[in-house]
Amino acid sequence: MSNFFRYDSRQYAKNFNKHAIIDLIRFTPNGISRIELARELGLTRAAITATINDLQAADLVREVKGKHPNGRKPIVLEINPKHGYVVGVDIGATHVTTLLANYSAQVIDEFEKGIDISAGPENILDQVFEMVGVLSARSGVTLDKIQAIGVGVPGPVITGSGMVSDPPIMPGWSHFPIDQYLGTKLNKPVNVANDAEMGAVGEWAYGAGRGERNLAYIKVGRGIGAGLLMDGQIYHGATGSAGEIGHITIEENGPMCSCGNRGCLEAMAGGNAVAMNAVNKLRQGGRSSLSSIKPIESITSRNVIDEAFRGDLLSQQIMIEAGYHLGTAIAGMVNMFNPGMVIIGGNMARIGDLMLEPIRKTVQERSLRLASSNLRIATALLGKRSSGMGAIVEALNMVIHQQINA
Amino acid sequence: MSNFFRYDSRQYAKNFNKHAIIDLIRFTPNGISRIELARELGLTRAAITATINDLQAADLVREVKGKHPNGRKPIVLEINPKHGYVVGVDIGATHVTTLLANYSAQVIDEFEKGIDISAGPENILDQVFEMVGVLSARSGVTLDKIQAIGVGVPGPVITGSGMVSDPPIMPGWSHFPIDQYLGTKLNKPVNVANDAEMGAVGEWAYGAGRGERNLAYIKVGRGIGAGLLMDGQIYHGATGSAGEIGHITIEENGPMCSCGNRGCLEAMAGGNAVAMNAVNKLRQGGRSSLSSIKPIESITSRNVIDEAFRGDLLSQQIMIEAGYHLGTAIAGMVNMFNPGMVIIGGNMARIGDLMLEPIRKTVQERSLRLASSNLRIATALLGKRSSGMGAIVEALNMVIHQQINA
DNA sequence: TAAATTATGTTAAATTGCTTGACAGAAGGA
DNA sequence: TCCTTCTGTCAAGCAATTTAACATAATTTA
Repeated sequence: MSNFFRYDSRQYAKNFNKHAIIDLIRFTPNGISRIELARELGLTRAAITATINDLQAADLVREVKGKHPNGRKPIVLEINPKHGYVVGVDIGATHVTTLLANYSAQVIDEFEKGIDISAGPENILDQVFEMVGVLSARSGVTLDKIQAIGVGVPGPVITGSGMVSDPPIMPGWSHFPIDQYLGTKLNKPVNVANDAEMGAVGEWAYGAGRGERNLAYIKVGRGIGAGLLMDGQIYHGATGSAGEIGHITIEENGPMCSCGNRGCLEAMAGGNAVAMNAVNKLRQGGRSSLSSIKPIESITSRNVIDEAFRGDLLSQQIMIEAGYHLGTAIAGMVNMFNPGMVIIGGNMARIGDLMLEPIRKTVQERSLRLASSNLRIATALLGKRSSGMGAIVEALNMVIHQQINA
Repeated sequence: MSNFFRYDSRQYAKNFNKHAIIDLIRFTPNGISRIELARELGLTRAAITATINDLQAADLVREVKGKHPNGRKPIVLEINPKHGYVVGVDIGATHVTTLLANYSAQVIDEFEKGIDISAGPENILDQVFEMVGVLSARSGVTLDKIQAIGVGVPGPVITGSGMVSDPPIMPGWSHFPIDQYLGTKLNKPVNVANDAEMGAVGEWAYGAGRGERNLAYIKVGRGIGAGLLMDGQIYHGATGSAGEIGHITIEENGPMCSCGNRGCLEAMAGGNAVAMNAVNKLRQGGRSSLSSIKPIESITSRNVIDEAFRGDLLSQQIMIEAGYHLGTAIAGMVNMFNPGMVIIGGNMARIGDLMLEPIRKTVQERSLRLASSNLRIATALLGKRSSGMGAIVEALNMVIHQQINA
């Protein structure tokens, strides 16, 4: 009985069931038969047959073999992967990842490149444009077969605008029309969303959060942000800044944060905080394999994560402390949102259980039983691809639903 | 183009537009004409005419006079208030309020009674049953004309169950089937929801939050809870405990809370915290009109609020401090939720601007600009009736939409 | 091996909700 | 008074669904 999307009733009122049917096909692992579609959506088999005929005529859906006990075997339907291609882009502070995928969201090719996001939107987006060209050339998928682009960016996206507003780690990008600039260059529709939101979508569609209608994806890196999926839909908030968990106050009189306040989560558990913590602990005479790095001011969070991996106790201690602070913020989020699942992603999630354990412990302690007892906390299944996969899903959403309304 | 509800596509897929039409009629102040309905919903005038004919045949809608410049005057439609009646119940820790309303949600009669919620569900619900009888007798609205009951309770309601789970201030109520017990006694459908959620609905429908698709209603009393309206719908969360803002950590090593943790919002700004604060300040030699109360341990938050109203500086100072702590929690909520409006309700909101100012200031300081710059913060327009009105709205939702699907 | 059983998928007629396009009704202004 | 402007209604047609009968494909049983 569950629905995948709760459509905006204005946008999708037209062929409501057709949209619901194609999404159920898209997001059911291993496909779905006509009769299951009928059951899930409360429609008759006849209605499904008619709709599927349309979708097959449009070449969007194809039949594959299926199995069943007793009686006639159902014909399993799936998206026709050869219908076309999309690109998912994940823009981070230091890297851009572009993924080329077919209509089944299967990744055909991947291309990652180091950047400095402060080079500004034109510079970075021109590079993205070139990367799409490289993907096309390498894979033999000509540009005209690529139908849409999804882009995740590390800042708050103003709802429906394709622009970010005052992003702390994207200097020079505020109010730049990302979707228009890239869309004009590529002559394709572009969907821009926050990277944590994209991560939530990716993990929901093909990762750890499959089937979960209420989930939060926490991206822990230099910045800390959350993408919220509520009742099966991304929740953007009134202006588009929902999920900005990085600047929640953990300690009213805690350390200064780059945003000007004190005791923000990011100032206590973000990448810079982790690095500074390491420097401070070494200065106080702490023993660690990190001390081989000179000067110690150049230590980054990446170093700490790597050394924690290799068993360095001081580095592990730092990550555990960060985990506790994260846990406090997540506990607050769990009390407010009551998600069914929390997925930890981003760079610092590489460390896995070392950080997950203090998070779980703190959340268990600091949040309501009704909320915490049915809560799953896990690391991202798609790893560093979460946001890129979400961008693919959003790109496919655009082109597939637009074809149905045509 | 705005929609009032984003219906659960399963529940309301049947007569989608009919449901949307009646809600637009219900929640548009002073009614709405056919052509406006057509414009708002993207339908033709002819389609609206047909649907309204059905609704008039069912006696749900009636025509009233309207005005317009140039051309034919539109016929304004409104809910037929005489179609029937519902009761809204607001159960608090120390009081129960029952409201009798017609189909237009106009309150016909009101009955408030002091209770002790720890007397347990049978005792309290039996009293509610009697109160409904009194309302019926006093107003002359016979019980058979009362079609449904909405109930707000001060604890987390398990989604779709009509039961609360481990409510801190409702001892003995956990997992008691409130809807069944009351529904059987009254032989009417009963809708149970959290009181803050009901407050959000009430303020959205007929209070300070009209037309706002994303709002948070904060109920500040002995406990502190929030009701969240997101994209025009109540958000319950995975298990029903969304909005439980009272036990969010404000200060990792703050004072003990009744929940066993330290530094919870409720332990720093709730009713008991305000009272304890007053006692402590008096013991330390503070001057205040509160010192006339003997013994000073018997001072309640109500006393502090009353004295703050009368101009007592120490009491005002305590309320202002509580406002700052509340502001910290609300700032975190604003960062996560990004609502368009925050409405402060509950007992402690009586004090108005005295508390609103520190809240506004803290939220402005501690939340993201994109979120805070478009945010309105106000006190509840319906006062202590917010939750009761929400219960009326929910009761009407049940009976009206059930008639449309029939 | 054939017949019975069970389940999925298809078809045609009827129904429903909506659009199209023409028209009727009700107000104000030239 | 007629014209203009706007709201509301009507009838025909269309598209999405349901109903109910039937066709098809597999397994189980006789």
